[in-house]
Amino acid sequence: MKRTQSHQKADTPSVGTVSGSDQSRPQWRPQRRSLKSFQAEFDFSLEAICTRMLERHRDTIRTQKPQVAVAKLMRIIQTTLTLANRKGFHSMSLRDLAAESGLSMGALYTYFDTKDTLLMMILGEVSSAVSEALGSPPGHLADDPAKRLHWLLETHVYLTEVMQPWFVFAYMEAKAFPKEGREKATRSELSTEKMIADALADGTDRGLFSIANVELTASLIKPLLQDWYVKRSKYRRRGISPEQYVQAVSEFVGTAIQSRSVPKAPRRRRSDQRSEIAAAEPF
Amino acid sequence: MKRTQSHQKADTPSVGTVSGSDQSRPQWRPQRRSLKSFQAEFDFSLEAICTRMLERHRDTIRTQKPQVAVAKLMRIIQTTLTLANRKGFHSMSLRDLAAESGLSMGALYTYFDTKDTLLMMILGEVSSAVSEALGSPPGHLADDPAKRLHWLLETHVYLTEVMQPWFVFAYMEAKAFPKEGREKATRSELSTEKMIADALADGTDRGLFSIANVELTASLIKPLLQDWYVKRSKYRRRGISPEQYVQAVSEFVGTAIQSRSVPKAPRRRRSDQRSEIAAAEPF
DNA sequence: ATTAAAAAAGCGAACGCTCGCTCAGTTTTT
DNA sequence: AAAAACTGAGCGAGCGTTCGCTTTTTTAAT
Repeated sequence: MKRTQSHQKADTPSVGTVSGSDQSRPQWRPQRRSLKSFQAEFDFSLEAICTRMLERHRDTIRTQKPQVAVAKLMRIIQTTLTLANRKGFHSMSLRDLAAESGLSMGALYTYFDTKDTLLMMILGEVSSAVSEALGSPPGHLADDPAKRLHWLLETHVYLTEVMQPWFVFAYMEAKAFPKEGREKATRSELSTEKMIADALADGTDRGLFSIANVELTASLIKPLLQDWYVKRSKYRRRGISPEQYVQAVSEFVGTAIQSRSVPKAPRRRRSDQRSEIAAAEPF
Repeated sequence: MKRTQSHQKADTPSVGTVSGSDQSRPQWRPQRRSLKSFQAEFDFSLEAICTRMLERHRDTIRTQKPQVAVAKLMRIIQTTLTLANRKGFHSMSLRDLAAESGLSMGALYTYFDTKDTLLMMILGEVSSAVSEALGSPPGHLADDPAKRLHWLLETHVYLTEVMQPWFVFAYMEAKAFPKEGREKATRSELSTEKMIADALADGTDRGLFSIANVELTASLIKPLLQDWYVKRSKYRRRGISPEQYVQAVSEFVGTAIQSRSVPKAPRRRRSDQRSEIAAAEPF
């Protein structure tokens, strides 16, 4: 798994390998996808999403020419995400939206029949993006829980990086969804957590991870992934790249769950061991 | 409203997170506060908060008799938190609030002059609760970063447990704050992160923790604390008590950051931990 | 190429409603 | 009877939504 690290010396004791077999295969390199390679794999550009959006709502969108429709949709959606993320979807009036996007009130209603419909259209793209990106992990990861977990973290970060405003929107407006949408959001969220929990459980069964409560641990990983898009500006301010964040979360999680069944360092006693706990030990 | 050093009170840790051996252990073990002991130390009941609120806004609240004012304030605030957390503060109309709280429109305006003022009053109590509870960690933790970190996690979880609707409110409505409030929220949030970072840096300096990037690690811990109140219902559904959550986060974080070059006291066997957690599940 | 009819796209004033907020009047407390 | 507390209809503003109308584009006959 991501224990071996490209730009650090190989014998760093700080990270124990997970299993003996890994140790005996020094040439193995984890395949790390970069943000770029993720973008090469999936097209989650505004234009691509709006194209899918148009297809999905051809019956309700009254504009005939696809080109025109997609172009307008892009303006509408872009503006909606900006305004809604700034002051909330409810506080964004359709007059705001019209003025900012350069369309008229009437024109807006060519694309949706209700403000709530607009909200649901956006949510729909978010949730379908999640299933597309996370839905089918590469088959060769099936037998490696650690890699699969890493792949999940990585893919989630990259996806939410590429569609950040969409995810913030879905996250913040979730409670205002017209029930159907709220359930959709809940379902989607739980399914992600389930994938994480499955990888954790699998790894625990194989003795790779040491996890007391798989479900609870999965619950702790989820907010780490959400923080990337919810607090995106904080990380931008600090100059953390998506790749770095993946690395940090991966290390953080990996160290926390790694199996300690194989001792890695001889335990030397020191005198002042009142400080033994570190937060690490169960108190 | 000062600290009462009554940690040693023999109230049973009702939740049963603690293994039986704990009670027989001498006091070198870190003192774990229970939620109950936290509540004994600070009074963050609705009534107490509304009393402070009244004092802070005596000039703008037109009701004369404190008793009456506090009682009404409690109804107003309680209802506001409920409605706002259900559908958002902006979507909650003052007519909703009046009807649900049993007051008239006019009566509401005895307590605030603007809907935004109501929002700011609530935010004010949240941020002052944060500084009261987290502002001055017990002095005897100054020399022990691990304990101090644990204390921070613990106190944060207990505080947000006791004031959960308040924190959800502040968290969700933050972006709609009238700038002054938004800055206040940001400042408060950053200061919490700073406290965590300080403990981490301290521990790293002393060789207790092994942390590549202290700031980034602190950034990863924060969302773990926020998840407790933002997704409170998820944890309730799964029967996780505040004490258990503290335990889980503490373990998770502790393992992730612990220095592996520094010897630790003998750890309990894995199976012990596992059964401890399992036994801790209330249902 | 010109042009006229038809179709599509675009527009924004107007409608009914709900909002935050006020205040003249009523009820309750002192 | 004075003071305090309380009331809810009413105000203007702004909301989501509609629709008769104008403008632009397409089509097709000349």
